Amino acid sequence: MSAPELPGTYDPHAAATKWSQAWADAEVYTADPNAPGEPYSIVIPPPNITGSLHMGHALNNTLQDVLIRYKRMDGYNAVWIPGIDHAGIATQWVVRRQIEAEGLDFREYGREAFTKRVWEWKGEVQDNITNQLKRIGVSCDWTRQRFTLDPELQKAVTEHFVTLHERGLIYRGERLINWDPEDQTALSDLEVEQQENVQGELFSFAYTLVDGGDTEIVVATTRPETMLGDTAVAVHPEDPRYKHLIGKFVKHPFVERHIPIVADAILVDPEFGTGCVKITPAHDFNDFEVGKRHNLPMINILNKDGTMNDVCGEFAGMDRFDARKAVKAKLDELGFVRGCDPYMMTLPRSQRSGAVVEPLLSTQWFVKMEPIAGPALAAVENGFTRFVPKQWENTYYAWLREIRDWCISRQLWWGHRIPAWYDADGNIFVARTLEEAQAKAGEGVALTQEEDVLDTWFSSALWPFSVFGWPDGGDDFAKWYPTSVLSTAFDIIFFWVARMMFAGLQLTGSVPFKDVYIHALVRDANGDKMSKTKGNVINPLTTIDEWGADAFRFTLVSFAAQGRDIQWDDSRVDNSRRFTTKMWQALRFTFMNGSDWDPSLESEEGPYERWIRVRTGVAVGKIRSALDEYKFNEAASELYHFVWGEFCDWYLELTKTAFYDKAQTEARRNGARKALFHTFDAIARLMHPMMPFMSEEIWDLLPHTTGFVTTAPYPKASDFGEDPQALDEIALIQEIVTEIRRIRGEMELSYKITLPVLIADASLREKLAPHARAMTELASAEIAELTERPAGVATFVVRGVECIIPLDGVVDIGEEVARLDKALAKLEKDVSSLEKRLSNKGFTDRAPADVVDGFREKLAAAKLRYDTLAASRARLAEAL
RNA sequence: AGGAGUGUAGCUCAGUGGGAGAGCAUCGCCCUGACACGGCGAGGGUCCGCGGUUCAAAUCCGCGCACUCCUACCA
Repeated sequence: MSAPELPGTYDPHAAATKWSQAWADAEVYTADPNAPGEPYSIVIPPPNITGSLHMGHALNNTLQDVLIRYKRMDGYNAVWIPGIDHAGIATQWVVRRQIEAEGLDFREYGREAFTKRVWEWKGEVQDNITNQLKRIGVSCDWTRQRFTLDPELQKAVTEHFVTLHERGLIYRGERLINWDPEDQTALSDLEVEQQENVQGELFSFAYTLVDGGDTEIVVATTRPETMLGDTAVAVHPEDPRYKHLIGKFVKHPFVERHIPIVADAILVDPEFGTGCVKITPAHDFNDFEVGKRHNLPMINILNKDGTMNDVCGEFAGMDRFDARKAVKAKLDELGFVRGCDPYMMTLPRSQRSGAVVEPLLSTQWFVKMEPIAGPALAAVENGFTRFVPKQWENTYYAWLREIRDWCISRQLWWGHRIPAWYDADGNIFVARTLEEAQAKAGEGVALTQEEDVLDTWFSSALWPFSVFGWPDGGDDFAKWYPTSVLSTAFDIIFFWVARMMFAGLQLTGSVPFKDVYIHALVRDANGDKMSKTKGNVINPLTTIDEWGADAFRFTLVSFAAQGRDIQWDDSRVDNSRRFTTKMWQALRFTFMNGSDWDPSLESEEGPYERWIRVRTGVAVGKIRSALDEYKFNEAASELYHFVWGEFCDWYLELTKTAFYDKAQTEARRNGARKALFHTFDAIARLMHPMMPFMSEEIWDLLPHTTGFVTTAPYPKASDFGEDPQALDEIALIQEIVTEIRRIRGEMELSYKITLPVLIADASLREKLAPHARAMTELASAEIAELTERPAGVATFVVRGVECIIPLDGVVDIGEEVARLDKALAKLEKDVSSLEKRLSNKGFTDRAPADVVDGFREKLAAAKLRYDTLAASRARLAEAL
């Protein structure tokens, strides 16, 4: 072959463009359910169509890509389904803000025009997200891309709803729900976030008894306006202060209403405040329960937009926060105020709009959770689905064990319309289609469809099977469901993972995935969570532009240790880039010395070649087992240390003994060339899941490879054989070279001076004899027989044998004595600690024999080394 | 209130029972024919604290301290 002119550095951007296109053209990631191989499937956690991808997405998708590329190369029939989520409430909020920014009124804009506009927005965002994913280098099967509002997926959602309804697991009812007055929709419990440590106030006022003269009962609240909906005052049944008042009534100061004093031991803590609690059943979750226990009227005081409604008399029409002030003023005016204290509280806010959420009595659709939570719990308990890292199981369990019914209806315009129809009398017909509903209602009955849409997660829950064609089935579904692993962030274990489990078990009878890998949170360089409001978000594309996709991915993979957050650090990316540069330089070296190589040339495999071959096999084994256990960082670390620490630092240097020694045969040189190319072959495959573009570029350049590395088999440790003798032989070279280098470093001896290394021991000299050239290349040293001991020498010990370097006139003998003293002090400590350990009878009796033997050997070696160096030091000291 | 995680070199982090590791930073020497985005060496740590189990603890157990986070409650 002709020598390729390798540029001085690797160009990650050119490679990314080139290979993305080549892979797309060759359709290498288009899966075929009928192709051979065990199934391996991943569904992407569909990003919301609310904007662009952040670092968490980049991490998650890189890790999924590592897995899918690894398995694809390893012979599995692998598919990775990409797609996006319509993200009902989040998207509606984003697009609504756009409309309002144009000075338009959202409600007047209208549902139809709005929906049309969101579809346009969806197109834009989808392109953006797809582009970002491609820049990261993901190997999704784009022909199978899905969107949660695709017709097939709508069908799945309808089937989900109808099936659960038929099983009595979905019902419609009036309950207290979380209401977002800004978005004017119901929310599930999970969509409400608690804002902690809000400085509020605890406001106290008095209710006077109807027939008690001026007897009063003092209650306190953080939401004074809710007193307009009070229908009771509760006290503890055993509280001596109020026991006699139970059953009596107090007078509402503003509205013509008499309010009973009830006894409730569950709610009331007599120690807290006055021991009296105002009860607003329609606007407080605890009060709602009290109301049910005591049959209290439930008075709704709020309009949907958060203003006070008609029952509030003079306060009607006011916003709730204005009404709060007005109610306080009025109570003050009437002389009922009994105090106002600062109070730290938590405030429930809508996850999306940020509005303060109000508990509101409302008719909504619910999923009955208790019957479906059980199987989902059992599936993990019994190991059908496994969490990695395992501790996340607890999070999953804890939530499921205290599950409450799930409010799934949303008063939004963007989402899956609920498949329920009403006739004029309000009868409900749940059906897959209008026709089916009509058939149920009877011919000629006028039906109107439910206006509400479903909670987005009600559809996302189907993702692992709806993307494969459920409920219609088909080859994809048969081949790839259930999926192999779901990779996601811990914060959506409840929202999504648990709900996919419910849905999978209910609808397909199977868990949706075998493993759930929970990845880390990416924080900024200061350890803070990245967020738009803080402005510390790092755009993955900016990072890729700066460092290249391969280095970016390698960094994420290196960071991905289980059970720990990632604190972003640019220096780590820089290090990854240096790693790619290092590999590139090694490749250049290979071509400089091996461009004429041809696989058919006769070649001889020497000990260095055998060594790197076996070491490659060891690295392969470690990287494979790391990937198998989702220990991504270990896989990256092994690759790094093998490539840099063994291949570049040692093997490359050793090949110089073939290339730069004119006495060597061509067969020997070809052996080195072959080993270089074949090691690069293995490296390209090993690194491919982590660094797809660079590995493909390397693969393409290698003279003996064909096709794409992305479809080449992943290396197996067994392909590289074993050779303990070569390992030992090279280990000896490494030991002696390191010793010589240390002395050179400490004595500041230039490499331009060849150092004689004198050894009396014939056996060691014999072992080193074949490696004379290696001594020159690696240590600039020459081994010779020690016949006469010079006066000034530096001494070191290899395998218990004394080696000396004559330093007469080069270095001050005092310096060497000092150096030896330091070494001896260290050895002395070693020896005494080892002796102490071995003299402990408990240790020698109880520890495993191989461990004890290991320490005995260490002690013997340390002693020998000590004695040898001590003798040498003594001789030197005499010469001083 | 309950639960989880974290605490190891100046910094960012590996390391789940057998003499403490990597990268960056620091300090020497070296632009040696792949690479100065590099090479060769060096220094640097009561592994948060205290107890316990064990022949042996960074690692297992208990208590405590500090920082994160999750869930629940909050008249």
